[in-house]
Amino acid sequence: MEVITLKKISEVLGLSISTVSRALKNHPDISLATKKRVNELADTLEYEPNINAINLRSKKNRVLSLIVPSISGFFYDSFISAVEEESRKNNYTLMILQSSNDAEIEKSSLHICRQNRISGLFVCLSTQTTSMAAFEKFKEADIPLVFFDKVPEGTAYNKVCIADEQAAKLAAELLLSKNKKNVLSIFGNENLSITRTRNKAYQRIISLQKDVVTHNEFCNSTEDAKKITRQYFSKKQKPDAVFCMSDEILIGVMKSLNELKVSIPDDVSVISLSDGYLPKLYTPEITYIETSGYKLGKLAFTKMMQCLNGSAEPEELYTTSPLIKGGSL
Amino acid sequence: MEVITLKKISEVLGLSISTVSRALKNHPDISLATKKRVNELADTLEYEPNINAINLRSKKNRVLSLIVPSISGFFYDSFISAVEEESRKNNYTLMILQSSNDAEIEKSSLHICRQNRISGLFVCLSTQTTSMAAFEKFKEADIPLVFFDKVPEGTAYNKVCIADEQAAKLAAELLLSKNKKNVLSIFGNENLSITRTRNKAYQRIISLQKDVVTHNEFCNSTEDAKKITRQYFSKKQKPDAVFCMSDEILIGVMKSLNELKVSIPDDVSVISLSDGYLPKLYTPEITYIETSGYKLGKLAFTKMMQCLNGSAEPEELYTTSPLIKGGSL
DNA sequence: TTTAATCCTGCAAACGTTTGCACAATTGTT
DNA sequence: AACAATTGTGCAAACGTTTGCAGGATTAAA
Repeated sequence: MEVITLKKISEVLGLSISTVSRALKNHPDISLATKKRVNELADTLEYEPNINAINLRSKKNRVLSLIVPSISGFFYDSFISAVEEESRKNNYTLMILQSSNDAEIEKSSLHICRQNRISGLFVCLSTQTTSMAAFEKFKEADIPLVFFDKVPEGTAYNKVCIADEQAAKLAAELLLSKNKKNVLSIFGNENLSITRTRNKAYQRIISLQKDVVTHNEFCNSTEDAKKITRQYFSKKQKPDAVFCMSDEILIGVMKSLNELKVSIPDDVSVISLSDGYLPKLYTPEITYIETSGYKLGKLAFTKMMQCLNGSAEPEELYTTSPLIKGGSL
Repeated sequence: MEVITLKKISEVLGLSISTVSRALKNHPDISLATKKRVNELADTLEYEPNINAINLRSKKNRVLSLIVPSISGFFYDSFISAVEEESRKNNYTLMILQSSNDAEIEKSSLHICRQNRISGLFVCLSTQTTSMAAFEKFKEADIPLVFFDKVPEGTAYNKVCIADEQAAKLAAELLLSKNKKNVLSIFGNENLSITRTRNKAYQRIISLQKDVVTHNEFCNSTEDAKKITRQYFSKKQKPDAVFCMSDEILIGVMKSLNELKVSIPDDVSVISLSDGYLPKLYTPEITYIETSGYKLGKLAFTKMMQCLNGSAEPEELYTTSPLIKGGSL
């Protein structure tokens, strides 16, 4: 199939390339009659401007990139879904790259981004990332960076985050208001800032009530969470509530509780922070504080657009996390 | 930050642009000494070739596109994950577009693909797609098309599919071998070819055993599946096994069974076709026939590469679906 | 010393757009 | 009738590569 270019159209019509170009862009210099002729021919020939030529000429590239540990998973896929939607609506192409939580792959993905001369970049840091040097290059080149979920420390970057503090606080308040006295609280990897933030906010509230016993545990996997839960529920003095910092932990907790035939909410209450998909699978549905990837994606995109249209100072933005009532509390 | 081009390097070194270009490509015409000088400068200056210029010159574009109803969900996200991995390894950029099961959006996504002059396209048809006309254009332009999951009828296209027949057959055989006599079998939307295939293969096997009662049901949502299950398990004569065609259905079935406190596997056996994530959440874990999106993604990519390297006739490929034993049967 | 072969390097065109500038043709003003 | 203003169009350069071809410099063969 022959490719249609401005040149081809100009030859057919006996016009110059520049006239055709201007006619298609509705330039005031061109007469109405000519515009009409050009547009009609372009339509029937199904002319599509060559995006590479345009990019080369304009030194721009309507491509955004998104680097994420993994596409699959409850949180990231909905985040990506939101960003894709917005990118498409705003006429940007989205390039998604997985880092597999590997600092090397992350680095080479950044290289791919530079090669592609992208216009903006969304990043969820890999758990192995230690240096921000590679990201500095983008800042120097004035390519907007928006970090999400796993974000760097400090105030040098744009970040959009789940309102970890607010969400954890809300969960703690809820547990207190329900008069729970012996709470097992399971958090993720202690080194992640997200864990620290959630843990700190949660502790501050829950420790207000002096007569509440809380057992703080940290873990690295669903399997860990499962083991911890089994341990606590094999004891004489069983917890009357379990708090889960994430979906990953919730799965492990539920596994153990079901295996031990602990009844929810009769024997124990369960509350989790979650994207929302998982809690609805259980019976009764788990009460959770929503940490929506989709919402966060929309927020991230808004920030990106601000940056692209002449940005302001780096800032840290938060989504809000509402309580979604299930039957587990 | 100044952008480095061949021209810049050539000026610094007092060489011509073409010599620099050839030196970087290790062209035999260029002397070793010159190559060394050029490469060293290019390294220190962190030269990156302008991909738009290359694409324009070569009239090629190492971009693959993937159109899918939704990024999130157990099946698609793992498919995409596999395709992204392979694309990256093979130096292709992947552009992902969501159709939201809307024929109009699908069409405009195809338009975006044409605009971007992509090299190849993976498609999972939207449920609303009626005409294949827009796809024909790609065939005419010699742009490889690989359909997956929801594929068009006929033999005109490349398709990679879950081995629906084999998987459904395997499930049926398993139920028979376990001596189940009263089986509730829930399938998805009756109009989808995937449903018809699975249903047909399943029926053929299960009907071999004359004394087995099977209740065939079709449904459109998790909610439907839940209702159907509730209905059957409110009867006197309860099924001794439930077969679920998909994750979506499994969720509904499990909801009802749990609510009715039907015990698995004591009161009833459950078997599903699944991507594998969901079955492991339940206690006991659900026995399933694996329909892996990840595997399918790898297969799709392999086919795409074949097409890109001078293709053969369109063909239909299948993954295999192994049985993964849980405790539900 | 001439001629041929070998080795390097550079010129220039091409890919498809966009856009500043020039200019021809038309119209309007004295 | 001469000149200015307006209108519509085209020329040519630029974006950053790649590559066929030509040609200069060096070395080897006659």
